[in-house]
Amino acid sequence: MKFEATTIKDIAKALGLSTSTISRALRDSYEISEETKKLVLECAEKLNYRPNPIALSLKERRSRSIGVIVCEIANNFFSQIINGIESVAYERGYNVIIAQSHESYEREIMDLQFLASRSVDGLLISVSTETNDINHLKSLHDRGLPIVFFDRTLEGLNTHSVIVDNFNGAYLATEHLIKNGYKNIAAITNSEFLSITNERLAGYKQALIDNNLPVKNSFIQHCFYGGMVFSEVEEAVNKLFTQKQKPDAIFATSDKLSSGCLKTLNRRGLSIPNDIALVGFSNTDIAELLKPSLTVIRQPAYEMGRAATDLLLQQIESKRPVKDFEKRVLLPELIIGDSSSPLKK
Amino acid sequence: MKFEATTIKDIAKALGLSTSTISRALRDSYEISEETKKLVLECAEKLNYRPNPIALSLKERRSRSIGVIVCEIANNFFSQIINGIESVAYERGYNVIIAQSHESYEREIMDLQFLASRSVDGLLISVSTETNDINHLKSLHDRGLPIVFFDRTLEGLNTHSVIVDNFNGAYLATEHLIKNGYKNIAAITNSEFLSITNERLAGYKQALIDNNLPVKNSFIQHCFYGGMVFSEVEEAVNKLFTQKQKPDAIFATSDKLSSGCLKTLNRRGLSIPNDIALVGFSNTDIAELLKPSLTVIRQPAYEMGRAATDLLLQQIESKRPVKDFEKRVLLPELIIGDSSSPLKK
DNA sequence: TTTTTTTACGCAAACGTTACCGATAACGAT
DNA sequence: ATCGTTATCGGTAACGTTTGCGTAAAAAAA
Repeated sequence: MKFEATTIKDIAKALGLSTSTISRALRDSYEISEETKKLVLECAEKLNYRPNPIALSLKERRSRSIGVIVCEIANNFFSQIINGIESVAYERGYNVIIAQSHESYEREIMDLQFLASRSVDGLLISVSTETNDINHLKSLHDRGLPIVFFDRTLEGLNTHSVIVDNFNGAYLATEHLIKNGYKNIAAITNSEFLSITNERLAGYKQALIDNNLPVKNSFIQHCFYGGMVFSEVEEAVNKLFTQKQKPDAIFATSDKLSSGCLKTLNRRGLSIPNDIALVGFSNTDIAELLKPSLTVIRQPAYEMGRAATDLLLQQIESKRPVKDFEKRVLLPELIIGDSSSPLKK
Repeated sequence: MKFEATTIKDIAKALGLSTSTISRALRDSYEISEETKKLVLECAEKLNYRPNPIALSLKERRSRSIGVIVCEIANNFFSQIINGIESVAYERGYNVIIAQSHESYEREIMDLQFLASRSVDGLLISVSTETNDINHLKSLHDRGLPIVFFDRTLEGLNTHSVIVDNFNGAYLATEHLIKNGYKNIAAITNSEFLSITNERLAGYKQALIDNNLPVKNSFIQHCFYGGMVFSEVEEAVNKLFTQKQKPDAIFATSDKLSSGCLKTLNRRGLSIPNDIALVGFSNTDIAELLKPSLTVIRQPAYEMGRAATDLLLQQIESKRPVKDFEKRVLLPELIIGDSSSPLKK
């Protein structure tokens, strides 16, 4: 089952020239006569010559491919990011090799080894929920592998990163609820390991404080796997409702958590927003079609993918070692639906 | 910005042996003494040796990577498929390189060239909506590149393919509507070029015929870009409602068309299913949270990705040319929601 | 002891490409 | 006629790895 491509040698043989001449002719070198060039070009065309990228990679010691590690491909937010990544990579002639961590630290390490062993020129990573150290990344990074974080970052590594203004997004969401009359706003959020969790919680808390509302820890529920297991969300909601003071609104800090909350609340027969309001981080394109239409904080996922890839390729192609690392912050957007309509007394 | 990995030469130099000895020792060859092997293994471990996959690829003339072409990554159905593809590829040590056609024939050709020039060992493809010939695939296929079609197939190429039973899915959907009392069932569907379109339409028509209902061409609306542009869907719905006999139900044959229809109907202020019922092909995981909860035909996308990859790798790794090609057909599932509740007189 | 076999390793070519270093010829200048 | 230029091309090493062939030394057989 092989697939014999024509090589530079075939052209050389066909024309009775040497391989070096062919190589130079194809690269339009000044030391090759115009006639020879034309001859070579024609022959290459005829034999349908395509340079072998693997041989080039071996020679140039670069693969022109970048690795991407995300927790899950089949997730609106991440697939939109990958779309952005692919678009930039395609424009610049790079491969995108994708691996999933499934929110597992162990799997993330294996992905990393796999991608490194495939000699990618650089890495884009949004760490798993279980990841709380940088040891696995550090060794590769120290040996010169360019790495760019997106969405979820880690401290301690000198790299570019692209995130959304999570603080601001959460602040917007919480403030919106407060302005609409809600006073007992609970938060259902991800693992406390994740950078995004703390940034979003900080925004949530600040909005409460700025509006003279108390921050209650019992109103903050963490879902370690971010709603990947539905029961997790169900439990979190249950815990909120078994308290003396029940919340009148929920702020869910991720896509899966938002839909999980909605499902749980629907199943409990609660009317949204009459019984309880809901605002969530979400990148689904059908938020407005939900029952009720969901107020969401939407992240510029596509742009995030583009920005991260741009930074990575910039670093890969830079002649001299990059010393100044950039933290690019994108702005999320509040899209108002019916799930957070003004509270009726 | 390079990244100096240790090679077999470094080990050879460190141990005062030849590269061939190292190579053989690492591959546990019988012609290397146990002591030397141990020495080499230890040294390799110490220097953190990893075989260079590019050099191997050049030697073995295989890249251990497969190409995937889909129209759009950021689409539930396709991202679930890619999830399946990645899972099998990862298990078997292959890279997955992804390219998007954005439903453009021209772009599909460029993707194809790109992937071929990156010397993938095989190709998984779901053709674009604009694609209605196999010329671009044929030359590669003839030169020995294994290709497996999934979801959307083309005639004329001797390959494996994995599809869902589109006829059956559409039949189920239509029959379900008929059983619930609907008699004027319209279909909003994709480009007539696509295999899935015709298969699904055939199922729709057969269900009508089997239940003694007329098949009306005016009730069949094609959306060339499958709902990628919203206005397309809006127009299609408009056309249905400007007819003398208006439909009492709509069958939408894709994910984007379903949500597009729902959006259009909502905007028109129509009540579903009272004014008009809706059933759609969709792989969203929040169909039950929609307003109203959507009756859908769900395709086993993850399994489709797995099956297609399995067939492809099987062919890639086969010693002798594969002659028997398989058409694997997976079964879709009808998930009943409120958007098609029994018609009240 | 001599011959044969076995063991254990090195040499060099090959995969496809590029780039350094020469080589050859034509040509004008000296 | 000799030399230096210039133009145009070839030889070969190198990227990292595997592998067929060769061979020295050691072991076994004669």
